[in-house]
Amino acid sequence: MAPHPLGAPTVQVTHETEQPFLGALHGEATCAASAPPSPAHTPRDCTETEGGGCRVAARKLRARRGGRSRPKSELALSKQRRSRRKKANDRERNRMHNLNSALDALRGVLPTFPDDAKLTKIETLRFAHNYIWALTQTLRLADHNFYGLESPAPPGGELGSPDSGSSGDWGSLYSPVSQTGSLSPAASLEERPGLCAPTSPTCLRPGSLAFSDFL
DNA sequence: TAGGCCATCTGGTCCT
DNA sequence: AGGACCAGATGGCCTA
Repeated sequence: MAPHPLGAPTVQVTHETEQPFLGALHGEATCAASAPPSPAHTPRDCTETEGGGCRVAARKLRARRGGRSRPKSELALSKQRRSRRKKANDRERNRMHNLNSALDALRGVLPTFPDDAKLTKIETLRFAHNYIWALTQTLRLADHNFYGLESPAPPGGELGSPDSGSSGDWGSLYSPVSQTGSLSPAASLEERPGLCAPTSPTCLRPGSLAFSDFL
């Protein structure tokens, strides 16, 4: 990979792991029949310590582990586990490669200056978000001009900005730092000299229009 | 050397 | 049962 040319942006990725509780499926954590619980996944552990919850969980656990099927030798089991793991690793690697390919494709349509500057993953996502927002604003303004309407552009008005919190789920992409306003996604890009964010009024890419040109 | 970014491995969970 | 998805852990590489 291309290392970050100018140091890392001062943003942090926070994992919002607030997944809805999906029910006691395994019962590893609080039920007797258990494998060592993963330290990473406690939120999904079984909390139904009373009633039938654990019995159901234990039954499912038994089923998952082969149930009444013919017992295999330790060697065969070990071989099978290794084989499955290896296949899973291959799939996972492939999946990540696909993800990176998509990210590269996204980088390819984003205007950066210099052209060979490579955005990091998080920068690419934030940049794309801002870029789409800027293009949307451009289209709206163009429409207003075409029909002779006045551009309302109220302060903090209906349109909002990527940083205004009106961006729905995308808001979760922003680090707490940027959400507090001290570091917008655009600003994070501007911290890297030579890299331009499309929403930056001070950034003009050769051969393209700065966002400020549309305002 | 510390810190950031990344690729990979791994185990858990959900879905088909 | 097997695949997809997810998040934590780990180690390598690079830069300030």
